[in-house]
Amino acid sequence: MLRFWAGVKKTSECRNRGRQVKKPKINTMEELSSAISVSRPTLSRYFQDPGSVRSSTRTKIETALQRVDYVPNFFATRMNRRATGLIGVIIPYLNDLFYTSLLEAIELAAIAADYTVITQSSHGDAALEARAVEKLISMNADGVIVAPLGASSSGEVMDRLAANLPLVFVDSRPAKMPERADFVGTDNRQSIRLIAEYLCRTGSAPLFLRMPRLNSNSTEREAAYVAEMERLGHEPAFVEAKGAAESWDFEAFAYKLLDAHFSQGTYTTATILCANDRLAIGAIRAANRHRLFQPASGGTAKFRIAGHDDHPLSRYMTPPLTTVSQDASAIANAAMRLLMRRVRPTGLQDNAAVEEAFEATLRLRESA
Amino acid sequence: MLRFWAGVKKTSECRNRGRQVKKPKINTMEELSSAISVSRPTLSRYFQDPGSVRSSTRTKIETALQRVDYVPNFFATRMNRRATGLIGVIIPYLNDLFYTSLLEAIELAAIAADYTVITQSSHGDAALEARAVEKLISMNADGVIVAPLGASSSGEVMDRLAANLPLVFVDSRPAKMPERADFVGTDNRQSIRLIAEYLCRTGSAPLFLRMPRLNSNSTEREAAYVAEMERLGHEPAFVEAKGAAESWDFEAFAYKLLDAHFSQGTYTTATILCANDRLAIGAIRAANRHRLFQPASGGTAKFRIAGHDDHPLSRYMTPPLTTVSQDASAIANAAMRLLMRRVRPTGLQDNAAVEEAFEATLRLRESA
DNA sequence: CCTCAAAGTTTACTCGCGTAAAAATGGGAG
DNA sequence: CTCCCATTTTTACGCGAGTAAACTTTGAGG
Repeated sequence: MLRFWAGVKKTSECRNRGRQVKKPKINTMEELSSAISVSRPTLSRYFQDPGSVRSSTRTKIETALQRVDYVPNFFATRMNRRATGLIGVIIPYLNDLFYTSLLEAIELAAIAADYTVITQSSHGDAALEARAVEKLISMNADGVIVAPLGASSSGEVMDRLAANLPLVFVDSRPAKMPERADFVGTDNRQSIRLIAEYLCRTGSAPLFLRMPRLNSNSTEREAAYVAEMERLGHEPAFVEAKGAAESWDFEAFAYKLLDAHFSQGTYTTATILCANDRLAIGAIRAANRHRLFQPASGGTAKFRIAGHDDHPLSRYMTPPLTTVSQDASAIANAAMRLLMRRVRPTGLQDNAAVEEAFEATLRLRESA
Repeated sequence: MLRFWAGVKKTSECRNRGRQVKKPKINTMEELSSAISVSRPTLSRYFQDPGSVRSSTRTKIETALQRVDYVPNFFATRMNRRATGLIGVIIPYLNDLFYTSLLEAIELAAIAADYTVITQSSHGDAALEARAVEKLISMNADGVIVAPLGASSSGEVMDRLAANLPLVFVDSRPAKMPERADFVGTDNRQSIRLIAEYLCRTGSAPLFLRMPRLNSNSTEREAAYVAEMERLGHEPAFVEAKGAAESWDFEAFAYKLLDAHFSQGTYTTATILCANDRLAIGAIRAANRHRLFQPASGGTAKFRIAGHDDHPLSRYMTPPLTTVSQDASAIANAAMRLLMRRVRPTGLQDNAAVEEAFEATLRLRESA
């Protein structure tokens, strides 16, 4: 599959592939060495740390580099080092601004720490997630940050990953938490309590709209909702969702479900707490289609919706979504910090698994 | 920076890092070879194509692989091959569902073609974009797909990239198009004509809300708007945007700008065509804040908004956004196809640069 | 049981660079 | 103008595989 040009010799000329380059192309450090008369070991040291060579030779090298086209081969340089300088990141789904926010924060932290991030998306498929794991193991990454698919993730796959590389889970826990793997996410108990308590205090007790996939956030938030309702002396209640198709298209899931309910006149004056903002976005659309946010006649509307996450577009909904904000940046930084801890072990090897949960903050807007 | 554990020898034991693994860890193909008594060259061929060895030895290898923990080293395998099997992708910004849609389509196409995708985000910063280019060159990727930042991209950087690797631009053109680089995107002339003609036919002629960054889409769509207005005999007009902060936070840009205008009573009964859907999302929020979509008294509302791209969340806006849909999947597949063409050159070397523009389709919803 | 071709094994070299050790160089302090 | 230490150069080997060539084994057909 990867074998093209079967009979072509791999000469320097061939590598240029006939392109016109202004600067002469140099392919190896050996060639560079003889071209600018600096020994290869010295060049090697220069590229790893320009400060490790005398300033006179440094300028000698650098002026030469401006006249030729040379970049050290990424693979060859990493192969022989103790650390590859790679951080693998696996996220379940690309078209989700919460995950991309997390990913962006991780990338910025990695860039600051001089690491290269290798991002792999599971595309909502456990097989692709397993494939991504294999790839990162084969690349011998220094560490891996995984936002797991959840229930559909294979426990064996994550065990294998944890056995081979330092591993930190973010956002949600895998079906079975491997030993020696850390976790950092949001304190769902606290975040749900925050929003549920607010909703109960300012209006009718909320119904809960669950997430399709039963990952750890789904079950944790549901449990937190039940606990908080009972604490406040209300009966927990869930939006009926029998036979609903479960996919990563959360907005469509919530929209279809609630549109059907509203068409039958159910939940039209309810308060609905959605397990995440993407659900809430679909729910808001359904509610607006049935004009539920518009007060019947002069009075204030009774219908309310709240979310969870503070998705980047939540504030642009109509009405703007009241929600609780996850601190994606804090989660990302904590994940990087925990990874660093395992990558370069301190004297006292405290390899015990760590769990960090960040508190969410209330974002009061107009939807509730 | 990458040198930890300075004095630790790199033994097999060390690599396991003291983790408990059920299966014995095997680090090299050499070890595997002697462990299961199959020669290393045969193993090498097996891992590149399991079908290339006799079925009896294949099962022999595969049963052995289930008893040990071994994965071929990614870097070592690629180093000596003619092709690395890597496709680099650079996108300007992660928190944008249009780009993630594109990225997802590219990844799925790459997976189908058995390539590994290396994704790099520019994070809206030309320096980071240049850094990403260097990284992909150093990894000797088989090809690169770039959605450029636009005006702030350095021409030299892209020239360097095009000189070193097969290159296809998607979505928008760089400030200066390098030779021998292909382009695939949407036919802005056609897409803008489609939506503008529709708007003129069904109501007042649209004002145009430009994108902050002046990448090629910005200028092309603006020009297309002007051309279409003139063709239809209308005066082109733009939403005033003096002194507006230019960033990748399109929704905030549009929201602030239009909220200010609406507060002054301008544009309150206009038709606004936004250069992309993210702008439209911010614009809709501003319009709703001023209740512009609600008819004054019994009559139908005159205010209208339209977008461009068919962002995944456009249909969930209130009102749902009327827009034109870019075919992200078609663009991604075309980009992969053009790349393949250069990766494995056909007999007749038609290296001429290609430009492909896909037509957009109208998505009529309720906002216009 | 023999024959031939397909498949596997041996052996050896390559890729591009990290790295260690010994020898050579070079520049500043005295 | 020496002496010495910091750098650099030489030399050589290793990383984990790809790959080529020559030789040996295997297995189906006659």
